[in-house]
Amino acid sequence: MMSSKKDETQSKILEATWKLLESGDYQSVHMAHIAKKAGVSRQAVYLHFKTRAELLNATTRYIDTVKDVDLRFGPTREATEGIDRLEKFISAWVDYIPEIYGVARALIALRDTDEAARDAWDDRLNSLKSGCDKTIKALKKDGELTETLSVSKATDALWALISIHSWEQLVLGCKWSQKQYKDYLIASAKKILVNIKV
Amino acid sequence: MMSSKKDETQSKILEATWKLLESGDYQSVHMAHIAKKAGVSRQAVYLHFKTRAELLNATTRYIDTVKDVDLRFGPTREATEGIDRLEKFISAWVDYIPEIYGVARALIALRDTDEAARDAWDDRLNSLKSGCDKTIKALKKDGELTETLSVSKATDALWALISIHSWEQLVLGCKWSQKQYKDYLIASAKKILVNIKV
DNA sequence: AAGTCAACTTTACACTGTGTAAAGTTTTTA
DNA sequence: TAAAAACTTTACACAGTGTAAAGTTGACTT
Repeated sequence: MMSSKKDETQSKILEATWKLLESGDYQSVHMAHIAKKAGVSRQAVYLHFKTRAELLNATTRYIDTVKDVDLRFGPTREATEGIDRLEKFISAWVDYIPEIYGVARALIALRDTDEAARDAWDDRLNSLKSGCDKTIKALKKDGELTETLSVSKATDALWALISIHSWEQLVLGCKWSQKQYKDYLIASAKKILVNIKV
Repeated sequence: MMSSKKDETQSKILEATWKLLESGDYQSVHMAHIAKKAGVSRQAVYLHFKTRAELLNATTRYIDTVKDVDLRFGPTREATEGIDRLEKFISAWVDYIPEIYGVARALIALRDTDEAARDAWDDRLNSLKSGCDKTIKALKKDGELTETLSVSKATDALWALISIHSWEQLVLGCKWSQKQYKDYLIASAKKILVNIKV
């Protein structure tokens, strides 16, 4: 095959980057370290990716492919009842966060200096927001959305509530368990978004 | 006076750092630039602040002094009734955010690449958290804290709820007005944290 | 089987930013 | 007016990004 060697090296670099990002030690995710971990020379990395920003971007795309993101949110879309859907949506998202956190963190870090990284990150945020939108609309349809918030405002509110920053602060910062965080988030989302019935 | 000159130089450095942080160009907040802006040599900066971390830390403290933070939170501390205190605390904090956002954003941006800035930022976060703690304890004292959360968990939750990231996302990102945000935050905090009475 | 080409390695360098060191100058204070 | 403190200048060590260029390897052509 024409470029099997090239593809192989590229994969090794992407895998190495992924592993380093996941390690949580963001300072260690530099070109020399990535190259070493991938078992190639530092210059080989530059042959495949012009800059560090480009490499990190490529890594997020690579991870999405490998993790098959769409598959995870299947149960969410299948839930027909509003509150059930809200719970499943939050649950799926909270489960997904730890898996992408390393990369997310790196992208957030690059966001300010690198336009490409910012676009990549904004893309992800918008896709999450459209998930929020569908969830809120399902609530609304069932007449279970609180009367104090419009669909638009409720979408924004849910989006902010489930942000990675919040997870970072409570799970990583305050040492909440994944379960504690999920339960808290679902309970809070219901209190804030769901209409109280008599 | 023994050290009037020293104090003067120190102030010039702190002012220069502040201005650079506020400029929004986080990349430009490095020692050489700060020195130039302050009109002193780069080494003079190191005479006053051992590391960049220390300087950024000192700058946030300096800003607090100039802005007279304690004064703002006076009404909060004077509120004796739990729920009243919660409202006043959130209100004072939300009013304060826009004033410090420039510096906050810079510190958050620098936090990822720079251990220096992270320490400075963590200091600020911890001081906010202790405010949350007092607020939650006042709620608890009045028997108005929800039974589903411990004091510790409720403190963490309030802290996450009022985070700058959340403000950034909703006010700057989703174009909520300052009033909308404040009202939403107070209403949500009550729903999440306050015991529902019969 | 020899040649070519792409992928990769090695070495070296330019550049930016942090922090240290030391010698020299100015300003303050005693 | 002499000592001490504050500040300047110059120079260096170190880490990380990105560039440049010459050399190596292996696979695919002809």
